[in-house]
Amino acid sequence: MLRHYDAIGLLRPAHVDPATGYRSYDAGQFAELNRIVALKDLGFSLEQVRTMVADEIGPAKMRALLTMRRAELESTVAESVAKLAQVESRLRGIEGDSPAVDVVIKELPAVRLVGLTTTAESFTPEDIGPVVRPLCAELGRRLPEAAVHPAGRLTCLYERSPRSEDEAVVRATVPASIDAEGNLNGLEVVDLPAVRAATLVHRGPIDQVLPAWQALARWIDDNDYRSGEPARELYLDCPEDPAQWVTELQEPIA
Amino acid sequence: MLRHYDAIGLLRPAHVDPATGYRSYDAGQFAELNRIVALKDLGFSLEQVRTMVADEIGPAKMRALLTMRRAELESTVAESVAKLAQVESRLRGIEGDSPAVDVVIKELPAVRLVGLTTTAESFTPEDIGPVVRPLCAELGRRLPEAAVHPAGRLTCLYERSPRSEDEAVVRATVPASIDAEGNLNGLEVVDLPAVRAATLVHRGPIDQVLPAWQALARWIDDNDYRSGEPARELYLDCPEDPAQWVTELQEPIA
DNA sequence: TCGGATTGTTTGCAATCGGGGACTTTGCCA
DNA sequence: TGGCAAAGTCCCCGATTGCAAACAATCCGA
Repeated sequence: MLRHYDAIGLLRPAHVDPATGYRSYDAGQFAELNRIVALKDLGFSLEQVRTMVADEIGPAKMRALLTMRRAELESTVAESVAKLAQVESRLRGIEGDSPAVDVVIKELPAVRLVGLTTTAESFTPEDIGPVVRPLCAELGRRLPEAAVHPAGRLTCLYERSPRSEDEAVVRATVPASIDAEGNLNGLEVVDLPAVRAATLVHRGPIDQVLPAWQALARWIDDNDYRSGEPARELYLDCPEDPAQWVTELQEPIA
Repeated sequence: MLRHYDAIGLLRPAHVDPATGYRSYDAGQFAELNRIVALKDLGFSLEQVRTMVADEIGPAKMRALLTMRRAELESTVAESVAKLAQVESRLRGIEGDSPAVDVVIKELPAVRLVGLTTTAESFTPEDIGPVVRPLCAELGRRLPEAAVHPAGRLTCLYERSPRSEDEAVVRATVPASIDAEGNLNGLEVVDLPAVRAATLVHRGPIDQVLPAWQALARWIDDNDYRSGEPARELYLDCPEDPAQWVTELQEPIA
């Protein structure tokens, strides 16, 4: 450790024997080393410690550094506590024999989507399914007509209707980089802001997606997040065999 | 990231173009990647993640790993909270204009000491000082007589007397590797167990050591430790000029 | 003289990130 | 359909952090 500190110029020996290269330190340097170790143990990097001990920093600067470090430590604690909640949620999952769900939190960038909107009576698959399929088909027809080039995957958006608690607003969209909002053959432009979302990959038939949505909702609840809107369904791979479909579910969280 | 995972064999692309070397992944691997990221975000190392996803681990093993991880996270949280307390203690120190104290926690190994014991009326410097000085002088005379070779620095030990709350048991000792307890010219052998101690380096005259001891006690209190016994004073450098003395104070903590 | 301490140097750890130079693909315009 | 530029990808290498361990050589005390 002392060799390392010597090498990076943090604590040079008071005396180095020119013949043998042996380092010797005097008692005053023991106090200096103690200071270095004390600061390092607070979690400061050696680089920061160097500025503190070498530049004989003033109390104002010192307070700024300590305040910064406090904020870092607070976020470290929050992060660890969140991970702890996830680990415990997973442990409960194992005890209850429910299959593990691999939820990943990601930052979704802001995106402009183009598509069609309709409503469904409720969020149950029986009401959603018959509405979404023709909507997607219609979108598939209208996109070439409007000369819109999709810049990504087919994405369905779901949110609660402002009119009724049960009713669902359903959109079938694709990402597209459209500037003007001219004649788009009846297509709407939807701008989604950048959000943090909990995501889950579902493999299997799309009509069995409900349990996955429920698992995602449970996970969000378990980990003390609150869910936002709109929820998104991305169809990543849609081969002939519906059992091979791969869908990503994304639910904004706060 | 994907290149890295390919290199370490964690997630190999489903297909690599032999001509260009371009990697391609299929939709199923997206689910696998999600699983990897989910586990990694829990804080597992990639090595651990590999055993989990590659060896298709059973629920029992999985529970063991999660439990281990939970323990790690709990100690991380405890550690961060402790550091936070230290940072805040330092911030308070700056606000109150009290000089920063560079307390370092170390593990002290078990050690065998040889020396002399006496008592003092109280822990105040007026009572301690006149007792310690002659005791150390006497030790200096008796060590050569008993043919004991010191293996370290002069160390004073202080603890409360079992007879009275105020009374202090004072020892002047040096570390020595003595096997038998034969004739040691009246010297006692004291065995100290390995302990964790809060330590502080004091620079200056030994009769001004009291504020340093008080600062150390305050630090221990501030950081939610409890102090133990015996407290130790190590004289690291004792030149002619008493103002240049360097002393390390060590107080066991729990 | 022998064993232990110390020297400088090098490598390793974890999980990427970023730069450099060489290719490949994509998109757009004519 | 050709051509060209921009963007993406390839591999390799170096940097990050704070040491610890291994290595061969030297040095010191008993």
